[in-house]
Amino acid sequence: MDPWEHAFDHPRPASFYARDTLVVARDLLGDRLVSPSEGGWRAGRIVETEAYVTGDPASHAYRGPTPRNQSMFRGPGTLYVYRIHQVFCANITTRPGEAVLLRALEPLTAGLGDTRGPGRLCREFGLTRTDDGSSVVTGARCRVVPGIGTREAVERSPRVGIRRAQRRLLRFSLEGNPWVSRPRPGARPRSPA
DNA sequence: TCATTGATTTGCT
DNA sequence: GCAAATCAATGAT
Repeated sequence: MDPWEHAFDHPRPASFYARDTLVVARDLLGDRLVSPSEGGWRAGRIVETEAYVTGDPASHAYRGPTPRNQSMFRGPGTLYVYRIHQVFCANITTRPGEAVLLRALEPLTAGLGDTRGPGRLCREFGLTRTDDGSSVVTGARCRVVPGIGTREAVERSPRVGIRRAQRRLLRFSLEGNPWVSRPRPGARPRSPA
């Protein structure tokens, strides 16, 4: 049996997502996003996430349910896909009104393009508005399966690109992983000599 | 109905 | 380093 097919059939259960959002964001690191496609399986290792929680001014759900964010109020493991500028971003709903943004993957299958950054990640996995509301537990588009464990340390930092609540450390990434979308804020660019 | 804004990416300076 | 691209959700009028 194809190992990716086997993985796809053994996803994280809904109970995995029905926990504290910060814990889910952290625990998703090292897990794998797996998706069937015409050209074969697409899979990547999750290396960077962000948490969006209740009472968080940077969250799309801050002002309560709207037509756009309704997926954040559905069950745990629901995909919330929205458009920003000209790209899409994908989140996984945890508790009602809270979600984890998938920011970067380390490619695990051949043929995958650049998956550093939420927009590129969605592009490479073909995630668009039509995938909003689907499930990463039982859905056919993509699922999250457990990783094999991580040696890398988990690093917390401010979230990227937001205007409000910039001081909260709700971004989680695998320290030193080259597929993380941006270096830690405050880190010096390496000087040549 | 109108104006503003953004959980991004890209390209140019 | 900075601004443009580009569009729909959102809030104000």
